[in-house]
Amino acid sequence: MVIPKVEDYLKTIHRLQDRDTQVAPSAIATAMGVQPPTVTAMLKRMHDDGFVDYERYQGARLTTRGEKLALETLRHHRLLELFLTEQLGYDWSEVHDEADVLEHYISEKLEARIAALLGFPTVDPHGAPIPTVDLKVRHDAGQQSVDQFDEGSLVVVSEVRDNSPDVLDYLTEVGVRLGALLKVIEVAPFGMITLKVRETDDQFSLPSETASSIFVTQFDATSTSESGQFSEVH
Amino acid sequence: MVIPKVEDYLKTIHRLQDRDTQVAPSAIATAMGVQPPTVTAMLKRMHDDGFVDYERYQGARLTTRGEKLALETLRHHRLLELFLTEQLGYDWSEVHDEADVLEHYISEKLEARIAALLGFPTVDPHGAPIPTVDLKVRHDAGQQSVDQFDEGSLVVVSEVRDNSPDVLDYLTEVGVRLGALLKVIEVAPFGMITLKVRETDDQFSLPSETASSIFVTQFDATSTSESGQFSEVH
DNA sequence: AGAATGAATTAGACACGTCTAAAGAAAAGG
DNA sequence: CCTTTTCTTTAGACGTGTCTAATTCATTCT
Repeated sequence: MVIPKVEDYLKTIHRLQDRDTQVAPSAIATAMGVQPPTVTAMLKRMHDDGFVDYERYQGARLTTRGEKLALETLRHHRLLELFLTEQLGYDWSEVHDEADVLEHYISEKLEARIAALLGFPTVDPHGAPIPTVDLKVRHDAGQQSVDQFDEGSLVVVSEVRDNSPDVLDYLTEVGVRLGALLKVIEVAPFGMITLKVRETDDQFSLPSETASSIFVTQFDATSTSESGQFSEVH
Repeated sequence: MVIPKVEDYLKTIHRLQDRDTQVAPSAIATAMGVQPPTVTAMLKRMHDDGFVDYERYQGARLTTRGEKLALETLRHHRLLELFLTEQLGYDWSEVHDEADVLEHYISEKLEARIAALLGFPTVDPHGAPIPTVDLKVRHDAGQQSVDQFDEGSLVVVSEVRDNSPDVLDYLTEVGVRLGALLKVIEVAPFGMITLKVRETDDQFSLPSETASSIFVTQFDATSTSESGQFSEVH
């Protein structure tokens, strides 16, 4: 009933709840930017409202109901991000904060209109899957973060899991966008990775922390890719 | 700092504050659907925050700061209404509630993008003026509510000040939309007015309460109207 | 196992926005 | 002008969401 705040907590728990582990209150507190007692209080109420399984000192886990609301919110978020880029001229670095607010306030009707206008899209501007209207999420099984590849690998950018405008602007500047073809030049042991963008021949380095948020698939010249201009391999 | 609720109160006070009269707390309470003590408490805080002039038992009046925020919110509201009709396929009867929520949450950047996409519009889907980016409101001096006209008058619909979806749907059904040409058939003394829509020849009656929310201008065949199909007078 | 450490919870507070019940001020009516 | 009515305010409460300080629980280390 408290919609916006509860949705934020549910989104956070959903994100932290990789597989069926219990999520620690401290992790939620850090992710939400609040103090631990605030989390305890919220978990109690969300448990009373049936959004999470929670017993003291046992951490929290989404119920079916909680997961449903988390995914509904995530669908709103990603549809809005795409809407802002496609229809309002936003850059992918600008959409997160705006969508993070609006996701709580658009009606189901508006959600449906936006989805229809965009042609029932499946991925947002960062390459993340948009939950379907019945809240299924299709994970891209083939992708891995770019730091998992060997030097010399040729890869295609499929998703960037970083909301920081600065990082996204930097990536845009060096030519890293969805569908871009990258070559892994060097993977240094001290946490630095050097990449080259095929299109521009720009070469640049990233801390592996950032590289781990760039997801790619092995380049396959025979695959049906829209990046036709990259099909001649270096 | 409390943005959404304060904006709602400021919008209400702005609407009630016809000319420079003090607005009575009871009027605000009725309009906002809350109890009088709630209004007293809010007025105190809004006064402390500089949004209204308020002293006990004296009613409230917007300060320059309060009016600015009210008009900013009104601009958001009307831009959103137009955006929803123009871009998302909403009907004029559907936009009010959605805009009433979203108006509090769109950023200045999004406001600007929407305004640009719509070509810097001056009126919303109900014909109400959209405050400009520097928050000036151009009132249509020529318009009057349709119940002010004599029988036989030929008028053009310029604004409908009613948010009820039922009323708006009914008006759509009988052909009353912005720019429609109406003839005043009968003004009954017991509060009923009968109109005929020029385009469809549909004739219908309205309680004068509803008629008083339909604003029109005297039809002038020489005026630069887009309703060219109505130029042959009955 | 007992002690130290760290995480989680309880206790108590506060601002917001709302309520009901009661008291006080202003306006209207005789 | 005094009384009655109506409007407004005060008093006290509650749920939400947050905090700090203190306590309790769980875990880890010697």
